[in-house]
Amino acid sequence: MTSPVDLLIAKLEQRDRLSADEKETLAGSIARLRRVATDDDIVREADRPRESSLLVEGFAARYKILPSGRRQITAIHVPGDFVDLHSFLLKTMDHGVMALTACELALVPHATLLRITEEKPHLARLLWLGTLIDAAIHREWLTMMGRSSATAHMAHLICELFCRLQLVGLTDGWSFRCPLTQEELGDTLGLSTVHVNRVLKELRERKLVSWQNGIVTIANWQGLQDLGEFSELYLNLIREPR
Amino acid sequence: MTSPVDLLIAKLEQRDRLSADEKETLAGSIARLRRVATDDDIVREADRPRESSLLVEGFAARYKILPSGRRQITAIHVPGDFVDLHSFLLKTMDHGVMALTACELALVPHATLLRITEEKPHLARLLWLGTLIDAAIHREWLTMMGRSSATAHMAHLICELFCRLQLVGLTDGWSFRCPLTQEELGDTLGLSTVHVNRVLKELRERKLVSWQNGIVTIANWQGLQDLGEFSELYLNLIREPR
DNA sequence: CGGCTCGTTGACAATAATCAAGCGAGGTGG
DNA sequence: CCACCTCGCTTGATTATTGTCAACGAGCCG
Repeated sequence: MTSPVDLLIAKLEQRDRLSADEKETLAGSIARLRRVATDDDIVREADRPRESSLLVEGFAARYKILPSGRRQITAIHVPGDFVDLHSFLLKTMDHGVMALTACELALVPHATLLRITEEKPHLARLLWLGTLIDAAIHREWLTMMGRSSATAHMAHLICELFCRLQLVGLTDGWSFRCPLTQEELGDTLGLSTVHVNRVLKELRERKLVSWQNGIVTIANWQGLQDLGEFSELYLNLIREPR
Repeated sequence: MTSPVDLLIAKLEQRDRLSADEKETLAGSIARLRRVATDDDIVREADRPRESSLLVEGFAARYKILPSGRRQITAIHVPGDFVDLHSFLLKTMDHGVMALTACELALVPHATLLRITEEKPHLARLLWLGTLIDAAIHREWLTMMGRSSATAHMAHLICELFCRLQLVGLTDGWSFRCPLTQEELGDTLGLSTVHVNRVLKELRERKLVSWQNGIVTIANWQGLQDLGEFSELYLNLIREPR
């Protein structure tokens, strides 16, 4: 009963019903598995992948490097996420994707995705939906980046990761594993490493959340949500026909 | 020969070939036209539109308002853009779209989009591609927001708008009309109005660009690109089978 | 004319970056 | 086995960037 596509199916079923045939199609679309070590690239900028990677285990991040050398992480991916489904149509990667931890990936050939768009329109719409939710998360991050304080932004990120991990069963009460270093957190939030450290200290002192040895524990969900002005609406967790 | 979908077709043809049948399908998908006055909402947060709006004339912006009241503009749309194609699958809007100028919109019923995904898979992929390019722009904005100075960010935005407007024939040499107020620019870049003004003054003094009465004129394209660390790669302007 | 909105500027304050140093855990090689 | 190294975390001092507050001018419209 445990297949590489189980978490993807779980995620899609939060948003719409899947037929048995669609589940089989997904399961059958995996051409092979791939393991990637921590800090290695899963895909590089300018690559033209011929298959897309579904994250089965581990954490990954999309990132851009500016000519000046500065790095920005534009998305954090958890198991069940397609990290580069967009390369199916964009063809050329305009950013890299790296493994934040050791990762296991299930590879779906673009030829198979093409066939899904030709023969299984409803399943294709659900894959499209996945990329639309990625974009909704981008917009939410833009909003926090542009219009909130560093502390609120961090609180918001923690709320989001908690919700997304809960969806795929990777939380344990109010705790979850989050392997980002403070440098990576800084690249995600657009902050310096030093300031990330100060922000986490503040959240700890305000008894909202603790972050130790890669384990995040939320001490006050309501307070954290309020501080981060977080509302899960943008994650589109409603099951309805699409 | 002038139809509401002409600019959309022009944009799609930059990325792939369209058959005559596909062009007809697009033209036939317009149910009606709609005019919206400056500063009015085209769609509101929490709306559940039954049709998507293709911008035929004018400028529009997607925006989010935080509980604290602060606004962030997450996308600027120009003629030929679908401003809320994502509502076809996301169903509930997680943000608003407003008219930055008087706008003319062409409305495509979601039922028609559904039919396109069922019957015209290649055309459906091109519509999907459009939303993927929106997301690529979001990622680029995130990167500039998090990792560049206010001045570089402004330079980058001007470069991007120039490229996107050139694509639909709305530039005039090195000039283009850009109706954003400094307040709206601030909400786009995550800056205060005062700082937007200072940044524009700097760009003017460095003889890179002038912005007067809603007309932007680029005086030094190379210098502006270098300052903004701009590369059009993320706009995906390559014509190939999708 | 008067009351808008938008753009402009100066003075000052808040936020976050940079620079510098030290600490502790874990790994490695002598 | 221990010295040493590296990496990630932590903190203080100082600097840079951007925000806030306040005021004023230009253009437009009723």
